[in-house]
Amino acid sequence: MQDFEKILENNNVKPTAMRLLVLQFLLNKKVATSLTDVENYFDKSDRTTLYRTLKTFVEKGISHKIDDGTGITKYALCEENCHCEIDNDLHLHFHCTNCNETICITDYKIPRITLPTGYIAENINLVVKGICDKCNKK
Amino acid sequence: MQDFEKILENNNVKPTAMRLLVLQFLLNKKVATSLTDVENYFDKSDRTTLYRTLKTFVEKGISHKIDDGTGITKYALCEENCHCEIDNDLHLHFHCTNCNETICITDYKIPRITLPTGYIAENINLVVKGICDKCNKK
DNA sequence: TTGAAGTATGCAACAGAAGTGCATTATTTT
DNA sequence: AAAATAATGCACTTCTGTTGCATACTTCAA
Ligand SMILES: [Mn+2]
Ligand SMILES: [Mn+2]
Ligand SMILES: [Zn+2]
Ligand SMILES: [Zn+2]
Repeated sequence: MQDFEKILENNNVKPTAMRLLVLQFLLNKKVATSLTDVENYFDKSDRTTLYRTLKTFVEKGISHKIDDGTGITKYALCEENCHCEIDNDLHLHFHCTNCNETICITDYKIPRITLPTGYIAENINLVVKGICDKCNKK
Repeated sequence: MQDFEKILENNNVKPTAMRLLVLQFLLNKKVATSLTDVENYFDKSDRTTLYRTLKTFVEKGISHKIDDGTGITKYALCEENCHCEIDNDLHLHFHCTNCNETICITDYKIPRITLPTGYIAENINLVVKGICDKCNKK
């Protein structure tokens, strides 16, 4: 059994052909991926299936959903041992306004946020927009 | 001349009837407001006009655009002396998953963000999701 | 004062993404 | 093999954001 087949089974997702392909695609990609990205890559397959595949991945903790402020939802595989928990797993996302790519900056965790009394934080989304290192070099 | 008429003129926006009404509406609201919110309030007026009014307000620095992760763009008036600058003016936004409202937490600025070498930050969007103080009390 | 230019508004239409319903197909279980 | 369960594919809808264009309103110079 392949590595990525295990990933699915460990997360209680049945490893269908399409799911394996999508997982592999996400694994190879270094940047966050939109439904349209996936759709364009697998032009034979149906948008709804891909949509539901990504949705399942998020629900089962295989990947996380990213709102980078472009209005287009992105997806990226979770790190090893990620539970998308507010104190340990949340990382910031960088969106490059030049190459239009969105990257998980997993090495830099989100700093501790202070809130006014009475507010309870359940989730934090931090997106930095600017120029990425690749575009910066050019 | 009214206060809000001055706000418009100070920002080089001609104070038309509709713009004054929208500005007043935003001033009275304590929470971030979507185009649809405005549209529902002024049900006589046209969606496009309101859309362009809000757009103009953002372009001229009267209000700022908020992406709270709901997929619906929100708007809120800028504070006095705000220039939406990355180091001074950016504040975090809180989205309550209970009452569904988004609030500017202007008293708590966004902490300093560290990025990997080569990345240039131009803008930062920080949204905390959870339970707001009002909903917490109930 | 009048006409031209510039600006704002209103209506219609479009684009793109997200999401739903339902029939069909595939897989698993009995 | 039949029944139950789950995944897929197609069509369609909803919603937000956006643009094009014709009309109305302002401004300003001749
Ligand atoms: Mn990420
Ligand atoms: Mn704000
Ligand atoms: Zn880039
Ligand atoms: Zn609330």
